[in-house]
Amino acid sequence: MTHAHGDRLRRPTMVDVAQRAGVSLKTVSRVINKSPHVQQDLIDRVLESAAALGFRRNHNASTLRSGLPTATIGLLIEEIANPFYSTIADVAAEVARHHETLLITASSEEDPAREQQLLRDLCARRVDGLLVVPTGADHAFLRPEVELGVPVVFLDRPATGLLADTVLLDNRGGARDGVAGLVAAGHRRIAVLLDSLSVYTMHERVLGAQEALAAAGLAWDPSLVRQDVRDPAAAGRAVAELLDRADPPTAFFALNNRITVGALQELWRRRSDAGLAGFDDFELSHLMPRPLTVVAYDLRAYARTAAELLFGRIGGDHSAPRTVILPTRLVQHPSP
Amino acid sequence: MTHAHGDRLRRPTMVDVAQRAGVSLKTVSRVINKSPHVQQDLIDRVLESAAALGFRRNHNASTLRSGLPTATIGLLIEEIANPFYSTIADVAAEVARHHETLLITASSEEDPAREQQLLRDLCARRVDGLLVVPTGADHAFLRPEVELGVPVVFLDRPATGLLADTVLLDNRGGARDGVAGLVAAGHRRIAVLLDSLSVYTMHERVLGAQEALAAAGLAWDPSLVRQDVRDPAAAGRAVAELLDRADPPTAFFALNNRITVGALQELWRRRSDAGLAGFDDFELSHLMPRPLTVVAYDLRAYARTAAELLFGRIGGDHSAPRTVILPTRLVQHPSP
DNA sequence: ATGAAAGCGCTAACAC
DNA sequence: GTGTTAGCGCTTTCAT
Repeated sequence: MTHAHGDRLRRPTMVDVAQRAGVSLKTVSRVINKSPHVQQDLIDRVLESAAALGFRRNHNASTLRSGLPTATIGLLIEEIANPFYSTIADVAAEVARHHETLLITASSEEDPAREQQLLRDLCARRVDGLLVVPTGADHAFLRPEVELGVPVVFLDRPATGLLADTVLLDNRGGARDGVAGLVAAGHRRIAVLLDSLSVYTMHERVLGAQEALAAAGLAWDPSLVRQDVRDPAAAGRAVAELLDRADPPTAFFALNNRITVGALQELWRRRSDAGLAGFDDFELSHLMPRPLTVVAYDLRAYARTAAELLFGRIGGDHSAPRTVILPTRLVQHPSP
Repeated sequence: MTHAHGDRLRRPTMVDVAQRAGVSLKTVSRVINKSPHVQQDLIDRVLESAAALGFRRNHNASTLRSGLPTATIGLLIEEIANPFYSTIADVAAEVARHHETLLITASSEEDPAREQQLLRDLCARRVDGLLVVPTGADHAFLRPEVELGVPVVFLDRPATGLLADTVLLDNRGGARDGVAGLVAAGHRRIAVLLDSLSVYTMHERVLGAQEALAAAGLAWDPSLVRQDVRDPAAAGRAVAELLDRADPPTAFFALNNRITVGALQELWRRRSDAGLAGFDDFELSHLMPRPLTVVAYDLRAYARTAAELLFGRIGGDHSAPRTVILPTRLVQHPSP
């Protein structure tokens, strides 16, 4: 009864493989790492032994000793279930794969404390670089890592308290175009629905909307602005409230696609012919049962820019930090 | 000129922290790991030193020596940009977080060779467990890992060549219900659109559709079955071809939501009143411009079942492998 | 309560 | 070509 049920066998190491093959540890290392100048005879014996024992090289031990990159990068986003972020993750994984690198994906859920903890956890695992969609919090705690040579690229929002590569959208220009489109369609009372001004992108988009109104000689009416619209249901409620006023708006500008979808649902439910434009395109937007204008952009190119910037840094590019701004374009969807 | 520009400083280690604090390496280890019985005085000195140097404990070295779990699991899916998989990733990360574990997400792109490589890479990083949506290929190569105690849970499709926990949908029952619904609505010529029979879920769903037709006394007409419908555009073309026949079908059953969306677009474009039912719900399905029936299920609960099964195993549950089948339900969406 | 020494699995540096 | 030794950064074991 030497191997009772439940025995947890120790994982075979290079020493085990070497003993079984009758060679030295170093020869096993050479074979496993495909280094040249090893006799074919020994190669065969080592590979046979490794296969028989089910040997798998311990990548963590390997990088610990060699000091080579861990071939792992960290991606910090808000929540992976959101198509915006899952597309970013997809592109990041795709670029990472071209560099034979795996991706640890972590979601901050918009919580700065959680974000900081996750970034520390990623650094503790000695990732080769970080791709971060930051919360609004301070990122100065990352400075030691950056100074020690861990590249960090920020995407979609700038970092605070840290100078690093940043890839952003033309939020202001896109919002300006969206509102200008509504104005061109004859609207004078345009409601604006947003999540929170404390989110960088929202703040920029509000500025763009204000610019467009000002350019048209229209006043910014705070009573037509609804904040804290955090999901489609809230957007629907906001639209309902605004339309039920004595002086309702004739058009709505939604500052992200979740708000757009919720607003659209409520407008359609009422068969309202109010104008609607929204920031971000979304799947099936061209199938919506009523006209809709969206501020669109190439999300995959956006994410690819950031990921390739990161691998450029990992590859040794030590030039000054860059900020890249991606353009947007207005897409009009008529009724289907 | 001791620190010329471009100097890559060595990362501080516990030894560096110890020297600066005037204590031993072991004391630093105790403080960093919050072990008891250390004088407050020394704790303060160590923490000050660690902060000043920007020390970050090397998690890889730590788990190497201690043999403790790496607090990292691997998720292998097909492609993270697909909402089905990104929802799974979200739930997996959520469950992992409750176990203070990070998630490495890798996409096989439905390529068995790539899947095998990725699973090996994950094992090389000594993940504590694997959550796998397998391709059709053989998974016997994972046997050494499983025997060495690395838990593996398969989701959505069973593994071949390996006995392990598996979480599946009631694909057959769901497809049966979907087709039965079309039959109940009076349809006798029902086209079936699918990706590939080599995918487990597709195969099961075809069997369910056949069962429903047989139960209604209807023959299975191979000329109404379209395979290799891999994306919405292909689905649209398949629908167009079938409708342009001399004896067109009066209804369509789409075996996944991408096919459903493509079929719906083409039906709507033609203002066809053909029946449409599809496997999988999708976002905004209730906003589509024409009636639609979907075979729905609780995707988050599905993924949670698998993730919790995995952490049960990681936590020491060595009972016999289980197979769990999640039910589906039929949801009818009238015109909006 | 603190520290010295050994060693996790692997690779670098140097023999032979 | 192959083996021996030391050591990556950390934790364990065992002194004191």
